[in-house]
Amino acid sequence: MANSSTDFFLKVYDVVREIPYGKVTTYGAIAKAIGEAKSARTVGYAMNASHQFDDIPAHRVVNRNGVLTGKHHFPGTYVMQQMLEAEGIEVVDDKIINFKTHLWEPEIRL
DNA sequence: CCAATGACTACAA
DNA sequence: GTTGTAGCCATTG
Repeated sequence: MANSSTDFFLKVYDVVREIPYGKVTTYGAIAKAIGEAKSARTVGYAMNASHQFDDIPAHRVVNRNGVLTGKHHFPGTYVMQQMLEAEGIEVVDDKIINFKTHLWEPEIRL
């Protein structure tokens, strides 16, 4: 409870849950939104643990290049891509087309 | 406690 | 635009 590490995870999940349908965001944006801009890497780690939750759209989180770097952590090979395509996002070569157009930036939380 | 790992990012060449 | 290096921080061994 309220351990500093757990708190970080909860903050990440809180932001990821707010990603609107058909939109995506980056690890850095999430880290920045929770006031841990330098912990972008740890955000990805939190995503790895998000598999135990069913309300964390981790497929909407990509790196700053719009590349599905985390697709290897999904059960299937193209699961993440199919999920994005199901939301109207074009994905080619593990990369989001018009990434900037689908990009959604979370609000800064203090 | 120390070393290694990783779903990242920024900067230099 | 691509490639390499460094910084960052929570988790694991």
